[in-house]
Amino acid sequence: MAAKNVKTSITMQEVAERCGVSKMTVSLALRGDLKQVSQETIDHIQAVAREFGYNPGANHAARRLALKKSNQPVLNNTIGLLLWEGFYEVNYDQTLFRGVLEVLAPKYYALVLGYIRRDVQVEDLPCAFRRDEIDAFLTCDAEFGRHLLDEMCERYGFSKRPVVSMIYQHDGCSAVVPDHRMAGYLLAHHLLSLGHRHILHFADSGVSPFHPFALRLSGYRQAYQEMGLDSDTGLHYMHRGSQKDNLQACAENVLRMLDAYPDITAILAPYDEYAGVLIDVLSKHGKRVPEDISIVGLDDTDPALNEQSQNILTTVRMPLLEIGRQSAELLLQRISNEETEDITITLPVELIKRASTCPPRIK
Amino acid sequence: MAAKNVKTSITMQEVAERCGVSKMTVSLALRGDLKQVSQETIDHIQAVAREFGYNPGANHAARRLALKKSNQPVLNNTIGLLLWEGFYEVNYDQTLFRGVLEVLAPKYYALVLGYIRRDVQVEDLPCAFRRDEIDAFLTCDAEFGRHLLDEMCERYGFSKRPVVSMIYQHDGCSAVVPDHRMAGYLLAHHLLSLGHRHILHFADSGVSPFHPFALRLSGYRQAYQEMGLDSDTGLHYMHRGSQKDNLQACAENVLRMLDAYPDITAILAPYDEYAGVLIDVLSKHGKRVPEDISIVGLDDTDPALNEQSQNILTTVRMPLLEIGRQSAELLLQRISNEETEDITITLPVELIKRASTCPPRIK
DNA sequence: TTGTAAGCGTTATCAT
DNA sequence: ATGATAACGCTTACAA
Repeated sequence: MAAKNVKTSITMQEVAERCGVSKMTVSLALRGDLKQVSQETIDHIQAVAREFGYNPGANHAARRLALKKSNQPVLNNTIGLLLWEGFYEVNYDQTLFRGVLEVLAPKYYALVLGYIRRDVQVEDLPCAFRRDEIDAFLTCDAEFGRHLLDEMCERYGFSKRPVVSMIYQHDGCSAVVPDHRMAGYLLAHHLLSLGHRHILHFADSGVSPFHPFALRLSGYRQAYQEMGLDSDTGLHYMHRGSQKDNLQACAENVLRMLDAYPDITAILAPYDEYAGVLIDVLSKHGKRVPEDISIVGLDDTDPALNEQSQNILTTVRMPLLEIGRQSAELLLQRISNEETEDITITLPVELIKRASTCPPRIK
Repeated sequence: MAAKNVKTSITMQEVAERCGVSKMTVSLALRGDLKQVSQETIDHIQAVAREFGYNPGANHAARRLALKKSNQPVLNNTIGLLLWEGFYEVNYDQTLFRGVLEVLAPKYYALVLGYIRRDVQVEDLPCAFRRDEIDAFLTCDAEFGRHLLDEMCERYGFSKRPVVSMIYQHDGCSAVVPDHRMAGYLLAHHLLSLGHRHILHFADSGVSPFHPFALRLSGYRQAYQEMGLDSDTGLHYMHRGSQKDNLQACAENVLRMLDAYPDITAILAPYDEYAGVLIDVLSKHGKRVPEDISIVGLDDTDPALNEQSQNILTTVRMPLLEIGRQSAELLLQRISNEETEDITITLPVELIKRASTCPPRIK
């Protein structure tokens, strides 16, 4: 007479009773373990389970718990993303994200978003991370991301999961990156071909040889070399301001730099938006682009519009959508193929010539 | 001498041994149950747990399993999204999604994306759905989404979770919607004020009174009424083609309609992109917009550009970003406040006058 | 206020 | 090839 007050999900036990076998047999049969159960039994039990409405997912928690004993990592169909804070407001990050979504969304993966910020600690990571529910991670900041995840695994005794890095290459991660060196080469070569010799460029200090800045710089140098020019005298270095907010202030520093070094006739901006602000600030100070100074951007994510709403920015296009897509594909591969080596995929970039560059003015 | 081969996560049992209490006390203390454990004990145990590196998340699976007995739904910090297929390619959906992200991403919720398509069955739902791991759902198609989720709960014996619907209102869901009626009113009123009397509009047949089409239509009618005009003779109905692909074909049907009813001088397009295609097709057939015919869009998501790259489309702007944000906020509320009633939030819309409308030509 | 026992649904181990 | 038993780590119910 004890009526169940709440209908709950079907268990293996119930399927077993229905079939007149033990729940152990059901467990093995549902996993299709041919070594331990006969094909006949498997077929029968699977049919009954289906008809009965058994839902293998419903008790995933029990499965996870049981599997702890044998220390087997369990797949949860969940992927962790470590993205820059506010990624949904930035063209660059949005495009990467969209590429990732295009691949993962149709596969019904759960996506857990974590933010990359310098002050993030292990405790601040999304709770799904700390539950060890993530099958693999995708990060846009390989160095910091890898560090954070390693610390988490260490602290909580988790086994390591595959990590794929977008844009940056780093030890211990697979990566999908644009050809940073080629990007630098194409831009510098373009400016040198136009006749520019003294060019301003930007960098951060103390970066690893695989950092985009370092790779780009080696591309610049190669372009000089190939033309028989000395890059040490031609390339004028400037530290990129680290704050995105005071782009304006950075641009004014550039103005001073240009006044101090009147030989400079072209600028390799660190990214498109930076180039756009430079164009604005320079024109407000009476320097026309490109007549007085040529400027190139990087990424082809943010246009620099003239009065006719046309994008005038000469730049290198990064295959961001494709990087997002291939990163996700690579991640899925890494999840299914247990023990493979980390690999790096480099995707080609393309010079987009527009109207922000022209031959230098003869002085 | 039995060295553990693999370091695994700390359990309550280990914390209990360290403190010299039972694991039961640890369980109660970590949850801060003041009715059963003294403050003193709680503080001590919590301190030891923290120092010891106990991670409450690490054994979430065990917690879920244990809680099944008492049939308590467990929160997983996971939200299910039911979006239109390919949402990342459509301005409209993208904007909604971005609003949702802005709110949920900083809270580190796991997002599970499911697609809305007519042929989706319960079995096709993301496996996180079928694991009953979703705290609440956000859907952009309340009718179908609700139906699908109800069927899932029924089939698998899950308890129902809160559902928030975006754009559409529906029984059994909270909702955040734009003021569809007002949108219709503003557009019709705008056209009538310019002097148009015979206006073409679009609809789907057999929709509920809360469907956007129905609400918009009542807005159109109100505009006619307020001016003392008869909407039955003024409004010319046309069935909206259901396929997004053959917008071109739909537009050609409109051409025929206009030839058949030469009184018609204005069109209330069902959405911006539709309006854009109409403008193209009409102009290719020698009808200029707005000189020969006025056209208004809806949503303000897709511009109709002229040769000068200016958006000429008069339309009503939907607060999509805000709908996304507030839907997510509402969802979070519904997760924390157990038993509250469903509510609907209606957000204001705004008429954006541009150059695709003008007074009708005197015949 | 604290401890003991039982059970959530699964899987691994060992027996048959 | 199949079954019995003991975990996995937690929580509720009840006993002390």
